[in-house]
Amino acid sequence: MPRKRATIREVAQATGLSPAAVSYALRGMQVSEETMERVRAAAAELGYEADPIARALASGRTGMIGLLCGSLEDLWQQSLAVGISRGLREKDRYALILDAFGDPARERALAQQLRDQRVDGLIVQPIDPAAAFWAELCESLPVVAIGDSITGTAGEVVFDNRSGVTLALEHLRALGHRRIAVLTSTQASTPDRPADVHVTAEADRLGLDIQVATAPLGLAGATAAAHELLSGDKPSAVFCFADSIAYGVYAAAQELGLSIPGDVSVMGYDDHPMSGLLSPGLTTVDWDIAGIVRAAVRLISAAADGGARRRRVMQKPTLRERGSVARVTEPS
Amino acid sequence: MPRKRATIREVAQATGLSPAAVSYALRGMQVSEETMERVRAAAAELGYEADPIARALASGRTGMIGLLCGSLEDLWQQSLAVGISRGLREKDRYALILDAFGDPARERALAQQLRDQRVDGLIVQPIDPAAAFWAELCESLPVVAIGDSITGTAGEVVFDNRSGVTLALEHLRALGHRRIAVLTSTQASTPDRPADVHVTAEADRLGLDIQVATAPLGLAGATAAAHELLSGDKPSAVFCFADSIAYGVYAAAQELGLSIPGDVSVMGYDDHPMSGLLSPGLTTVDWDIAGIVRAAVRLISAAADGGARRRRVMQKPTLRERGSVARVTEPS
DNA sequence: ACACTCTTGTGAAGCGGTTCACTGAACCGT
DNA sequence: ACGGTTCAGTGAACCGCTTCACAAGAGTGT
Repeated sequence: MPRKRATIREVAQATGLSPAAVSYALRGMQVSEETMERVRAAAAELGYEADPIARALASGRTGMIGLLCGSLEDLWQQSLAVGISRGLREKDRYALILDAFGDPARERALAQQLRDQRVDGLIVQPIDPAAAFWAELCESLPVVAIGDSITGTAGEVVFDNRSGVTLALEHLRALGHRRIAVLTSTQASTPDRPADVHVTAEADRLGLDIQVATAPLGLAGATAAAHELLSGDKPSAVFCFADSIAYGVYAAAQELGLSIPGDVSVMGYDDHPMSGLLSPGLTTVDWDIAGIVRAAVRLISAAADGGARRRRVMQKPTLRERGSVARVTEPS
Repeated sequence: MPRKRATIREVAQATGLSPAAVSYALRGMQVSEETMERVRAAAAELGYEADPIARALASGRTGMIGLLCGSLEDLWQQSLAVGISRGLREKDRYALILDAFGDPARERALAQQLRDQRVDGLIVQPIDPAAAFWAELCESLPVVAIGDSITGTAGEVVFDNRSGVTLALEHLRALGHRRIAVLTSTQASTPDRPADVHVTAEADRLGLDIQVATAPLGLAGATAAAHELLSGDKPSAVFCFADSIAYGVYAAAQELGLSIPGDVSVMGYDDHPMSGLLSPGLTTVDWDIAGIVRAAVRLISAAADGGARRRRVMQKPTLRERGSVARVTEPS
């Protein structure tokens, strides 16, 4: 059995100081340079390291940042989570990653559990940004929202979805598409997600014939939804609200023997690393995931460290044209 | 400002019991049915929920399972992490996911940090399964290893890499390949990873001409490595030690204008969901990720709950043939 | 020499639970 | 009626660290 870990009292004893002094010394406050050195030496000697749990209980701070994802089925959200986790590590913080499975009720429950865990801050990709509990939550800990805006957050990285949707739909329109299916994820149990609203507005403006369908989470779900969509009287293009969903369309097209973009054009929304590898490459709206990660990490770190300035970073999309959208020859 | 959370003492006061009794009651021990009900009611009334941090300090248990990944750059490991995280949630546990970035030193540091965090158990995909610190760690908390075997673990889900390698190399050989490049990840800072050893052994047995190269982590790294590999006197096939790496080969082939499998055959090792979507589909060795997730979650739950039986689950691979390996016509 | 502030360091009270050792009452067979 | 078990519940000591209020000594200006 490995020797029990050293406690702060043992270090105190070893240096002839009080535990309080040791506690201060190790955090570089209130003590002379000289004792600081002495304490450090003794701590190293004993292999002492402060117990994070006890520290958390006493100080109310944990060094952890909660990361609440809408659904990790989505590959892009996976990338985001990995990136954020990594970014936080560089700031000496852990990420506690939780997955709401696209379920708003679960999102609420998990958010509250994270608060109880005393995370120092919360990064969230809200499924239901309009839900009431966010306001309450924001009062008890710094929250950074990614994607959609939540009132009361300590910071936000919002996507200019209006521009993103415009970019996508104008591109499709420019190439002659008029009848377009929009495939969004079922995670919109909240039917009026801001992004979805933009779709109908823009479609109206551009005179497009839009048909919105939702796909269950995950590749299999997206494939099934796409299969159904493409089996009937199919549109000339499918605009997917996540590259992950577009992958499902590729799979369905394969099953049905349809060629992309010959028989149907596909447009994504994310730019996941894999999108460039498909053939044809997926034309998509690029949200600069690295920039989002950086911004989110910066915002939450600042907020958790007490820097209270409430900031909002607006993320602008760009069109990443590959080969999955073709020009329509005869009007559909 | 939201009212401070109720503490156990308030519940005690409300019910006229001692804090100890409340503590017992809420965990369903040592008290009569009747008081249990009373306590539950009062707790609900006050919105009381035990503080996880205080609980952890007092009891030494947190409900968290650490998940230490070799490198989350690898998409397959991402899937694994998400799956495990989800599986643990179903058992009322959190996963604390950490990423060693393919660095053995970091792996050691993180493992120790997780122990300090008082995780109830640790699931690890070891980068360096032979490292000495594992033994010590295994004594202070239950560890489940995935992939390679570690001595002293509470459970293991090991991959029969010998079979996996055999499957892959025999397949390539059967189709006429003799000169084969093996692309492994740089995460093998420990040069003699078990899996790598099998490669040379099997190559010998099958009379293959093997050339081993390592790729840096991530798609970009793999692409660069593959680019170099395919620029010179190229082999007839590339066997990648992860589907992620194979994706890099696809990218490099695209850059170089090489066709797969016309100019070069590619073989993966994982079966990531995206592998079926590429064209041609990636022929790979399938490790049944769902099964691995189930096994790992089962093992760690059992171990963390005190079920001390040390079990070892051997994962068998199957060949998933798609279209990225062609028959060689003239001997290379 | 005086009142004053600054710097270092101390003691003790928490943080919010869990758990161990123990007590009184009820129940048992005889 | 009596020792011996159970059962339900209590008190107090932790778990290991932080932090508040305060004290002793050193330094300062007049």
